[in-house]
Amino acid sequence: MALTIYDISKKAGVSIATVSRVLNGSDSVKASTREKVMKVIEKYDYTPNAYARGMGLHSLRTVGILCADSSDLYLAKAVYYLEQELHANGYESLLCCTGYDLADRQSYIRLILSKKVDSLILVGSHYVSSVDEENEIIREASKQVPVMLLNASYSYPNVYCTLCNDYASMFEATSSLIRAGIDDILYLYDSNSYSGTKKLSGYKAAMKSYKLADYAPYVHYYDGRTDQIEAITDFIQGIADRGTRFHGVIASDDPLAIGAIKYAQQNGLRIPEDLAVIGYNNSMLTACCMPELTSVDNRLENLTHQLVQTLIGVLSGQEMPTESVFSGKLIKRATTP
Amino acid sequence: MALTIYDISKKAGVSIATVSRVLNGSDSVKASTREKVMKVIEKYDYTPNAYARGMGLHSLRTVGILCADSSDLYLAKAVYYLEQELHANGYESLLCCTGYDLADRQSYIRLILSKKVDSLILVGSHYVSSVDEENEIIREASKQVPVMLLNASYSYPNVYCTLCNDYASMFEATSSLIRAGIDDILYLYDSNSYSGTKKLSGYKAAMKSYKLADYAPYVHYYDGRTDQIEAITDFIQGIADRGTRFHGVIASDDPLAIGAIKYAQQNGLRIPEDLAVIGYNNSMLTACCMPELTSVDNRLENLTHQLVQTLIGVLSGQEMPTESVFSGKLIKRATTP
DNA sequence: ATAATAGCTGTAAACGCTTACATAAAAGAA
DNA sequence: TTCTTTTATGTAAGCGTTTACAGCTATTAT
Repeated sequence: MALTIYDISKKAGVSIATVSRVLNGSDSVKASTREKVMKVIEKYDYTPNAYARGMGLHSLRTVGILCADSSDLYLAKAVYYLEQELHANGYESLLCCTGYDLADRQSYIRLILSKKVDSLILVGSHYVSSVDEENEIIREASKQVPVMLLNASYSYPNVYCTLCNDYASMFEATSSLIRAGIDDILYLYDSNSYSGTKKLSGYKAAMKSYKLADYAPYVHYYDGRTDQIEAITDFIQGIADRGTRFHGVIASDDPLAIGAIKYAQQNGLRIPEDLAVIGYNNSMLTACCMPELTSVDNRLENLTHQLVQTLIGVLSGQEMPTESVFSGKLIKRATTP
Repeated sequence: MALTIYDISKKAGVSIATVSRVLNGSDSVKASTREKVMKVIEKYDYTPNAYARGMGLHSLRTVGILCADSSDLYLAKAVYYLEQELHANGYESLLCCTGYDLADRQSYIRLILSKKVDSLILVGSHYVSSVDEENEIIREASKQVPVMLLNASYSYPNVYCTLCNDYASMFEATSSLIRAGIDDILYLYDSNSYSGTKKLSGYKAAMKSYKLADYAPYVHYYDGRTDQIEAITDFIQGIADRGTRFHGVIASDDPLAIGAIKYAQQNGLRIPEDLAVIGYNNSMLTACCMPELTSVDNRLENLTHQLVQTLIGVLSGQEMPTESVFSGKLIKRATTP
């Protein structure tokens, strides 16, 4: 059995209150007493029981991070940045990977709320549904702690959003291809999440603004896992085989774009002359393929930094902006003319 | 303030013990009572405080997962599989990303032990040092809970290891290149961890066994982040520029191999004719590059499955093997002859 | 020398739950 | 009917901390 504060107090010849004070850095402990206690603590390598602290303490300086899939390149990076930022600000984080299923996500939110976290960070827009009934869990959570959304927007008390203007980014990406003379642009997406919807709207709006309103045959939803490039390539090959002609591809995530590059190579198409490709998220994959992939950088590092700053502000009682929006940037590489 | 079990008991007209019994699925509650209580619980959306439960309960069916960097493709996937497996077995997981620094890793281990986890899973061999003093933290942890190592081996009571035979895999990978007539093989690695050391030994042994004992100039350590392909390419270019000639590259991780492919393309080298490349981990990157990357699959899914099975066994008091070793497999693709 | 004050330390209640034990109610046996 | 057993529920102690409050000592002021 692990040592308790009683054991330490006995060995140090002081009361448990004094030990607790030493542990919590109270300044009303005599230096010599503090030293004496510290020595015992170190000697026996005592660690206070976090659950007991959780009972006594008001805040454990812990925030819950939920993300659907930690093996997704983009989400993983987001989580990584968040943890770094939080740690740097003296907060611990509890990470749960919920999967994409709605019910699972909800039960995980309950689970992590029960751990007395000071806040909840929902990473990725999968957590905000376009069906508002499904957002009940967010509203509920926001009654207990501030809820931070990364890459999604939801207007509700005690919910703070940090996101990139995906609509504008996708509008710009699409426009850039059209201006380069390409008007048959395949749009590939893999999610109907908040940002997924925004991106699609951006594409549609750009097409319309150039009088290319007949984009319906170009829009395709891929519902497999995005870590299987081959399946994505097959998916695109299928679209081509069914007769759709296209000279540009815009994808809502880099892996889909990589699939397009593979498709081009399989079919002897030159990039970007015969097929221009634009990805999204500017992940490390952009540097793995050949030619290197043009992609939209959506400022993940800025986003996570801002999110944590907002969180710290909220937790310390300051009035903070409920929505912080950044602008993405199209990083041109070799897959576009 | 969140509701407590007292609030619920009052509203349901029963004692807190009954509410607790309902919550914990005890079978000594009358069906009608159970229903009455459940209704109140659902109506008010009550969630028991995890810290209070942690005090009363013996086990929270929670295991701590530590990994150095959740944004590393391989580690992220490992974590993902582990969480799935654990969840499927009725266990929750707490994930902490510790970074690669020794002191940080140790403080995180202490942190997560204080959360009363039933076990500790250390993902990746970074946690086992070749300097045994640095492993004190593992020995210490193993006194409190079973410690599970993924991809590392450490012989100590209450420590269970699940790993791949990286030595043999690397021996085989290296041999396959030598048999194909390539004897100037660059070896790139990015870690001196347990498995990093094993891999390197495998390479060296293979070279020696073919009388190529003068491998020293070929062995290079890269100490940057592996998500920056360009830096890796520069690194390899630097090696070439300093006069080392090579017709093969074997890397301890796929990103390093991708860097080699990039290097070849920059220099107009044909793959695999002028340069053969083998990666490690068989990640999604193998499908992103062109030509597609030959890589060693180290059976991550099998490993994680076995690890969790062993863990479940240990926690239920069974006698389990302290070391489970799998064999990796060289997946031949287009970067090798 | 005595009173007032400041600086430390200890005592005990509270946190929200689980569970051993006690007890009441219901059912079965005589 | 009465006694015994079973079933369902309640009571209260305990889990390991934090912290308000009380109390003791050593100063300082008078």
